[in-house]
Amino acid sequence: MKRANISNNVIRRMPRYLRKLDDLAYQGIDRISSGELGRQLGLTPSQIRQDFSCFGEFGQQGYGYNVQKLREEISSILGMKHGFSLILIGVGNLGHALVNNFGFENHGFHLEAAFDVDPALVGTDVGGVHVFHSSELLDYLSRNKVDIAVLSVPRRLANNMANSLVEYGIKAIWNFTNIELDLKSDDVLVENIHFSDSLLYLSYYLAARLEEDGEN
Amino acid sequence: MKRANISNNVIRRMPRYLRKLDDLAYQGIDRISSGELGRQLGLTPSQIRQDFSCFGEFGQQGYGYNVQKLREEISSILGMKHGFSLILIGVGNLGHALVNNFGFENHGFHLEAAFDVDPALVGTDVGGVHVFHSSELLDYLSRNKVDIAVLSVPRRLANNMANSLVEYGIKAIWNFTNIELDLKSDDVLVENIHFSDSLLYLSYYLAARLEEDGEN
DNA sequence: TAGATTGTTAATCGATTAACAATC
DNA sequence: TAGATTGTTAATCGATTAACAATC
Repeated sequence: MKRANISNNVIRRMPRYLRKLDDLAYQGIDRISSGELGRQLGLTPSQIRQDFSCFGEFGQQGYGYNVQKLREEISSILGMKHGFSLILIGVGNLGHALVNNFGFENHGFHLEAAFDVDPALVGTDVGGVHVFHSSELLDYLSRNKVDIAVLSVPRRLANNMANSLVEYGIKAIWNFTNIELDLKSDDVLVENIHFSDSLLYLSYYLAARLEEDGEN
Repeated sequence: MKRANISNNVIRRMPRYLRKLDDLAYQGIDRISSGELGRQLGLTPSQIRQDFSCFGEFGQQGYGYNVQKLREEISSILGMKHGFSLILIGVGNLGHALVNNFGFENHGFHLEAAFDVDPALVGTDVGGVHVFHSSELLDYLSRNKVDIAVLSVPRRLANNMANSLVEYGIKAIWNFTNIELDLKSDDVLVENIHFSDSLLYLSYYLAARLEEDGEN
């Protein structure tokens, strides 16, 4: 699969396409044109065709796209066929929410283990996932291949924990701690979920609307 | 404050500036140039000056920016001075995580109430926030001004709940349900936290790296 | 076949970067 | 004053949109 020089913007849209295609498949729809897809997603047909053409030719003139086939192409582009493995670091409320509600398996991932320091949690199973003591992290990682660490520890511990993970060989971190990780290594992928950035973005437009109304 | 024609990209960067400035203030740093800020954030000085100049003139030639002043300007731009009020819809693990760990007050927001249908939760306080039964929502909203509803109900309930909220007068939704809300009204602001989109974005680059390595 | 719709090339639009006069 | 750094205008770069030949 070709993956050269594809912009972030395109990659950010791919999961949205996937969700929409799942939805269409669920509705029993088996073909769709870029025009109709554009209408449903609020994008131009041009953009959609451009996006797909970064990765190959998935459609057919005069017909459009086969929903099931396109769904599989995109899921493959996004790496879902690799079945990446994850561990969860920090089993607080957010960790529990992720284990219980996110559905890693449904999204093509395998959550293999969890780590925490709380004696009430260590040794138990949470949503089918065993909770180890954080002190067993190094040992665990030396015996198991883990693709992604999900970081949901208290923020004051976040940066040290992240650097330990990197030291132990982790190459990708899904960061929920709402701080900017400062890592010693730079070949580690980090994807942040910054709740506050998201809420403030919403807040900006609320404020803008208020001030607009006030002025008129 | 001028807010005309400012691109999403700029707005998305503002909360990051704010976080960095908080950080700098915490470190006791009281002035910074666009050059240094750019180094620390991985942006060009030009971009930073362009971004700020969308909203006003916050710096001083030969000096740079006063951290505290800039921090306040940006927090005002993002609407934090309004002290927007929120209610939480759905007090599961994720809801608990938000109440207990997010720190709405620290970010300038007021979480006023929570709603759920679980009899074990209704009537209790969670992190200082009272949990009402969801059936009291309409009544509550008719008596209280609420700016934002935080939606963290199970996904099968999400769309109906969102439309009820809109019907009851809610104008902004912070959506954690990982589905695309299909709302009847179009003057409602929706900001999504799509966990799966974020994880798949990470997954893409992991896969890309694997395939690159495989080819060499 | 005629109509529909793709993939791709070219045109446009917008965002980022560079340059620099103004000035602290 | 000399050096630093802004705010802004102009230049560049990249992303989106439009157009259309190819073809199902």
